[in-house]
Amino acid sequence: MRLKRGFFLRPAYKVAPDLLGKVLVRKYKGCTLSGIITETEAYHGLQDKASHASRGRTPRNSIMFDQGGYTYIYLIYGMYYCFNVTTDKKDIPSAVLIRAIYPLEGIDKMKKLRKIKDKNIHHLSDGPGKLCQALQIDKSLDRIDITKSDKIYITDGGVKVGKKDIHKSPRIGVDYAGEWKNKLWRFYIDEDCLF
DNA sequence: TCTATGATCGTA
DNA sequence: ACGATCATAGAG
Repeated sequence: MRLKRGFFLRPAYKVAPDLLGKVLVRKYKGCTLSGIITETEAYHGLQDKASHASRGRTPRNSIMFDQGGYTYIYLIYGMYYCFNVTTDKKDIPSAVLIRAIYPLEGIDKMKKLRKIKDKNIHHLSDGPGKLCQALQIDKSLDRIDITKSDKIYITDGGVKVGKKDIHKSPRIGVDYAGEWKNKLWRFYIDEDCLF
């Protein structure tokens, strides 16, 4: 079952751990690319110095200020995309960055899209930029309603994740965020949990 | 207009 | 540890 609007109308730090074990599905040129979400990060509120929303509304981040359940995709370091799902109610900027998935369907296609020597399945989509390459996610999928789109969506058909299986840590690559870099808003599970 | 920088990754 | 590479945001 596809996740409904209500799932996303909460703060990102509550949605992020709940997304672990869910399945991210991407339909691309007739093939299905999917994987189980294994790592997420929350970015929440105007005060969160690590969040793009911390300096207020801009053309790029404005979708974060709308109601939750939409894609927020941006280019980072001039060469990689990051894939987020917005959360919470209108006017509360909040989003979950999907940082890693465990490949499920379309693994051969993902290997081609990633075009790297390393054929190791474990390095196929274990990073925010990598999973966007593996699932052919780019700016053309920005600002899409993820509860309605046929190109990209999330289902609960993955694995059930126990609360004690969820690890928490500070977020990655946000040293500029002052005290906010200490928030335990990164959530992840071990691959053992998938079996 | 101009400039600095980044929610990263692969190679070394 | 470092360079690739460019959209975005803030300053002038």
